[in-house]
Amino acid sequence: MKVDRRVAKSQEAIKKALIELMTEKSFDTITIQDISDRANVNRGTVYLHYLDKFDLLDKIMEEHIYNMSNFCESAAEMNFLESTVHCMEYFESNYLFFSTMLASEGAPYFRNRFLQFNIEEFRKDVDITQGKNAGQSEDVVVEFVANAYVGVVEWWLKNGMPYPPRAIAEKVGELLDRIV
Amino acid sequence: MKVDRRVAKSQEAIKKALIELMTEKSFDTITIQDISDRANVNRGTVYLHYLDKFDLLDKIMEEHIYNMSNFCESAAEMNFLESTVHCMEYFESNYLFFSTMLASEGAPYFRNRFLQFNIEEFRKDVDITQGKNAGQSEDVVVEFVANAYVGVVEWWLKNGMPYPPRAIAEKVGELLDRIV
DNA sequence: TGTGATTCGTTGTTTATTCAACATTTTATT
DNA sequence: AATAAAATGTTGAATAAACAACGAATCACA
Repeated sequence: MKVDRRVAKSQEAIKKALIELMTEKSFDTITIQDISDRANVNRGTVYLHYLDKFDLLDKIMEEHIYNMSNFCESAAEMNFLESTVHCMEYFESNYLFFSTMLASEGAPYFRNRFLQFNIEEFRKDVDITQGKNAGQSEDVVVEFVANAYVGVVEWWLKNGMPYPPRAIAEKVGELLDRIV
Repeated sequence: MKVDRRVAKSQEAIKKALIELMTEKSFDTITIQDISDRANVNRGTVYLHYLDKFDLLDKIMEEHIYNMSNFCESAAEMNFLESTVHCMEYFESNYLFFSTMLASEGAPYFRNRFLQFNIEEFRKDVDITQGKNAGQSEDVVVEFVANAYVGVVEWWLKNGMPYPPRAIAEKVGELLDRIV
């Protein structure tokens, strides 16, 4: 079933408003009033869709994780390098969101959520029954590689993407290849 | 009385949509369907506010004429040069609208409307009872100067504003000074 | 500590927008 | 010229959003 156009527009405006505000001030100083003002929406409309600003932030994060997941799965038939390039391009095209969410100290929520997602993803790829990780601990390898990956992405975004997506993908890809 | 937020948002989206579409194709090939799609608004909403696309275009034009008028009157206490600079800056900041409306062959409406407005404005300044235009025909002087002014503005916008507002204002101002 | 201001979360009512449907008209294609 | 496809202009019912109002909670600061 498709959502009403009004619902979609209101929610888009509200989500965009929060992201924007988070680039300007700390999350806990942001009020619902601020958000509805910026979104050009009645204050009650925010409560119509979200419990509070934390719920709103949660929904935004989940949606981005979900989109990112789909986007990267759509690259499943590609080889490893191409799929990494694909993901970096996703980060690039959603730069405002990711840089805000990773940079903002007020939102360690997202970094954790993002890390958890990547842990699950890498877990699918790690094989400790054979190959270079035979005999290793799955948890250790997975934590190791996920933290490394997230850290680099974080650095890349915080520093204004000093390399183009393909270049960073190649560098990261080469390192990931040594682990998983 | 202030307008409902929904009304304002819908109308803004619809007006923006038409301007955008006019940069892409001729006015008469644009349908109400196109406009509502681009504005992300139900087709019925367009009819709720406007009779048809001509009425919509009329309202857009009138609104811009009105805004421009206010903006330039707000410069009434300035000297001649400064007020001309002010007007050029208005054109610059509404470049999308004016260049579209003046460039688009499908909209000779606006050029005429714009010209008429300027004729009325210059008529206030022309004095045939004394000074350099003593004995002249008011209609002739007014038509002369308004057409000249509109022509230059049109040229300036169509050619991507090759001079900054102040520079073009100085050049035009010097010429206007010789007439009125 | 107290007091005024702001935000909160909720409510009831009003209103604008959506959506689907329809017959009609215009436009495009064969 | 005939036919299909798309746009028109209009309905009625459903619904999301706006708005104003409220007491309660929180914040600012004297």
